Parts: sequence; C-alpha cells; structure tokens
Amino acid sequence: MTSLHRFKAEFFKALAHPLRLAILDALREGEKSVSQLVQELKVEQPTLSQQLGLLRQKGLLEARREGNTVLYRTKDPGVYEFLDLGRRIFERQLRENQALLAALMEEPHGGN
Amino acid sequence: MTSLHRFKAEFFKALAHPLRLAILDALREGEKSVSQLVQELKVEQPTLSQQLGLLRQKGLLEARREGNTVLYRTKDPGVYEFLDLGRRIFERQLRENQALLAALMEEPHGGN
DNA sequence: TTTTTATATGATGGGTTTCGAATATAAAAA
DNA sequence: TTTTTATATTCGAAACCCATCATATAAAAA
Repeated sequence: MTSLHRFKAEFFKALAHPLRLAILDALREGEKSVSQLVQELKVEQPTLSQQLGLLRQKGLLEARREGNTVLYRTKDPGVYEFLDLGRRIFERQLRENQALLAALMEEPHGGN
Repeated sequence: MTSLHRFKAEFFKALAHPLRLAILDALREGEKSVSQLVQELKVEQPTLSQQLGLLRQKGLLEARREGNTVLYRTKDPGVYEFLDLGRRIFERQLRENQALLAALMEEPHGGN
C-alpha cells in the first residue's frame, strides 16, 4: 500500500532467493572474490555475477577490484543480525512443517 | 544452495510484497475481518483474500470464522520483532537512496 | 600485440507471481 | 426456500524472475 511498504518489500525481495542468502552467508567470513564464491557455492559464474550485481544494486554488498579479480563484501553487517533473528521464526516453521510431514507419513500408504 | 537457504528464501518471499507487509502491519492491532482490511487497505477483496491465503499457508497468519465473517490474526508475534529490526536497515538504505535522488535532482535539467 | 584469466552483460525462454473479472461457497437474513 | 452478505477460488493476461548461453570488457601474462 504505502510507498514505505513498497520499499520494504524491495528489501525482502533481495533476500528472497536461496543463492543470494548463500552468498551473504559465505561473506560472513569476510570479503571474497567471484571465483572463490563460484567454487564455494558451486554455481555457474554468470549466475553468480548476476546475483552479486543485484545485491550490490540493492545496497547489500559492495565490491572492489584488485588487479584481475573483484572482491565482494557485505556493506552493512547489520544484515546478519537481521538474518539471525529470522532464524527463530524459520525454526518454528520448520518444526511445524516437520510435524505436518510426519503426520503425512503416518497416513496409510498407496492411498488417496 | 542448501535446503535451509531454500527454506529461508521461501520465508522472505512471503514478506516480499507491499500488500502482504501492509496486512501484517494492519494486524499489529489485533485480529481483523477481511472486510475491515479491504476498507483499511483499499484493495479489491479477491486480491486481499489471495494474499491472506498465502500468508496463512506460509504459517504467518491464522484465521477463525465467526458467523458470516472470517477474522485473521498474526500467528507468531515474533514476526514483528523481525520486521522492526529490518527497519534499521531500510532506513540506512532510504537515506542512501535519498542522497542518490538528491544528487540526480541537482543535475542540470532537460539533460542526458 | 596476442592470449589468457576473471568478471560482467545481454538475449532467450521457461517458470512463477500478480491483479482483476467472474464465479463459487457459506452463513445469515428475509 | 430465496436472497443477501462475506469470503474464497479459478482463470487468463501481463509482468517479472531466473538459469543458461553467448559475448563483452578489463587486466595480467606471454
């Protein structure tokens, strides 16, 4: 509705992708080059660069070039606080979903 | 990458929509019926019901029927803690974007 | 220079999301 | 019952997101 909500939604959208979350987690340990991240995350290089570009554009990452390579780092470490707080809620949901899954597995097999 | 990242991304995706954020904010004050929310948020009823359904499916909301109407409420108030923490980061980004915007407005008009 | 290595960008296509319109369901009122 | 009110669902079109492929740039090495 409001433009603040639109803005916040943009922010969440930046986090709403498994690879982007993996990138942020990988950069907890400090800045890394694109090729390091390619190795570590086992994705195609253009795919990675695309998502790195997006995260930089959204202001979550920044980059510096060092000779041949480009090093990315987290721009605002506050984002980790945020991700970590999110974990509590994920965990509750995980438990719920697991309960649901367990319930489904209890059902008679070969069924409806 | 990991399935935890996939799961977290799902969670963020649930929040990555202006109307869904507005719904959650509207329910800070307590449970509300669909029609109340339609009025307050000024959206079409089917659009609202669709997003309410999504939030319920993702475990963020729950609903109870009372006669003719259906009342929705937040399932885990922890989500507000989370949204509020997010605000810090939004604010930094807002300031940045405003600086950018201001810089653009300083540019000579009718330009490139 | 030419070649190689590292990274970024652009185009394409498949999948998903979104909104609005029409319709369906469910309960209350008449 | 029929009608009305409140909410949900379904459908289709437009917009968007994503991975891949091909190609471009930029710096170092040869």
